[in-house]
Amino acid sequence: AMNLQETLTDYVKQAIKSIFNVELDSVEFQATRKEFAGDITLVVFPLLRFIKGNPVIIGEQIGQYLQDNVEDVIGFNVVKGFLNIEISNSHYLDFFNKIKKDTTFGLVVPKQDDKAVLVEYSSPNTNKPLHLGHVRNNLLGYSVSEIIKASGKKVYKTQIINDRGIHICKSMLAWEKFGNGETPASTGLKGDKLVGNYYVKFDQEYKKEINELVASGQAEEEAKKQAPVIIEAQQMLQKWEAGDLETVALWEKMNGWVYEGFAETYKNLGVDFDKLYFESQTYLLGKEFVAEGLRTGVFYKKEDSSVWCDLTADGLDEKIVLRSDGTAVYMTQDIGTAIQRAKDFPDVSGMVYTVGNEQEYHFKVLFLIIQKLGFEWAKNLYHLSYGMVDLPSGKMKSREGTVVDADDLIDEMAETAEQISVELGKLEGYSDSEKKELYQSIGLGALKYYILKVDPRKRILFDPKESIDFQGNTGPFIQYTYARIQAILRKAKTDESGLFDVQYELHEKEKELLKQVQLFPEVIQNAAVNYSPALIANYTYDLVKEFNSFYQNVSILGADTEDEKAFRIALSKTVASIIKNAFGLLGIDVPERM
RNA sequence: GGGCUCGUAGCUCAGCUGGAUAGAGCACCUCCCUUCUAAGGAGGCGGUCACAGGUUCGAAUCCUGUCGGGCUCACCA
Repeated sequence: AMNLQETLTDYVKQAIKSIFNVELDSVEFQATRKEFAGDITLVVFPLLRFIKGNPVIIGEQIGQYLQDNVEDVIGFNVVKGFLNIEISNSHYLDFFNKIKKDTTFGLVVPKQDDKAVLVEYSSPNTNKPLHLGHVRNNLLGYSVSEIIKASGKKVYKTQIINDRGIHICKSMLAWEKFGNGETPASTGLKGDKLVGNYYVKFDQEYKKEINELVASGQAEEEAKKQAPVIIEAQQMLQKWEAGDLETVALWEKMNGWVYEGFAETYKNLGVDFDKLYFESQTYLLGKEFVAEGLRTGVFYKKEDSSVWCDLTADGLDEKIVLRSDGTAVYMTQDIGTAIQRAKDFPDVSGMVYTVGNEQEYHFKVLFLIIQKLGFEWAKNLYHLSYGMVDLPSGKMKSREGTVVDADDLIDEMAETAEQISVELGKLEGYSDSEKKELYQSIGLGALKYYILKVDPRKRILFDPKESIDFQGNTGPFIQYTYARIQAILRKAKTDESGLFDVQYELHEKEKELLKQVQLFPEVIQNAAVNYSPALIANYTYDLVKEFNSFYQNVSILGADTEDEKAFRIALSKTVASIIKNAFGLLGIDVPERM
């Protein structure tokens, strides 16, 4: 079905052909600004390139043609070079009658045999708990996945867990050496927290040893290399790589604790994954392809037998893909992981990597290398790069204790939501567990919306002292509007299932709302193309503002006629449905009451 | 130094492929709860869109340069 703009485009082209005998490829429309009469505006200026004359007169001529030939065009006016076109109420009513029963309006269901997109996000290290930076990553990755899905593509959500390496060995060593057999069960701590504590413990002991060595006259650089704990940690890594049973068992045990902790955080955040990849299982794969690339001449070997890829012809540098001792680097593993994924999911035609912007160069190189290796899906790799989350004091640093922990943050948000709710006192009759759930979804709503409404590329300044707002352009404000509509629907007795007659006289605010509603499918497509949850968030806010303005000016349940009442209830219902779906794409719950 | 990126109201941010008098929220000031949930609504205050050039009917948006912030150019991940 053609939408209004497409229909008008055809007619405008037709008008220009018949009046000026000129054929155009495209014409430009925009929404009419509120201070002018009309609903959609044709910008005449670009036409002057092809048609000589006064823009006002050209506008008048085209406007007249449209009014004479297009049923839905009931009037027009020209201001400077802008042809404002008035659209009939019946057009909006027809549209509304078509979509009012459709609770999935705007969402496109992927076809069974369509190509899929793989989205990677989260991808943490296993030596410490998730923090605010991971929260942004998770929210972005999850939301973008949902948006792409809603735009009509199949999506696989994955992550690559960095489960091996010196970092986890540090925690393991500290647990063995400085602990007394503590477990999550014995301490009541979340597994990732416990392991994280030992990582900190390691760092403390390491620093102590360095200081001692420096005090005894050693240079600091040398002391960092010679401190006994770091040497022990390195030995542990070697034992792990050699497959030492005891070391591997400890590694499995402690990583297991971490995964349990992560699972809880993911559950609280409301994110999920279709398949997990572990670096320990894929890092060897990359080596095969490095060998393959060496054979085909994509890579070359230096004298010290390290392997490189020369990207100078592409304006980049040389990049190492295998160490001189034959061990894998970060790049090696990422090559292997990508290829493994393409094997696991043969229907995947593109991959999205949700990773911070400090790794832009890495991904530029990775994508180029995969292309050179000759994989056809390599041209559809995309680095969804986002800015850091900074504190007023600067970067988050675990050593300085300025890291904002994900679990703590979620809890604090829920507490704030509770405080505000209790003050407002609207939750009589709710059980404690229902209330708790509600505070959680409001608190998370505030947090998620706060993070997702800003352009991913921009860095976010987060001040823990200033709590995230619950008023204005926020998640709770939009949730609240949804809850209010639900209250109206609960009280409404009118049956609004019938079709609305074209004679129905649309209130100005109702028309504005319908225009906003009409945009939803386009916004989803746009957000999918731009990987931008912010577009969904800001659209939803505009819709809600429009609804609130409507709601304040007209009575819904106290409408003059049954017809009017039914229409307004149906419109409210549609707005609520869009809020729910839009927030679903952002991973935010909408409570029935708050 | 090279590359990428950001700079819009006191603060946090919108502003789609160039379009009309640059928009919201917070904060501050006025009003509106006997009315479907006031986490709301109506209005006021607040701007040299970092700066300077250029492209054109028209620039916050595109190009060049300057200044300022961030990231990055590892046999770390």
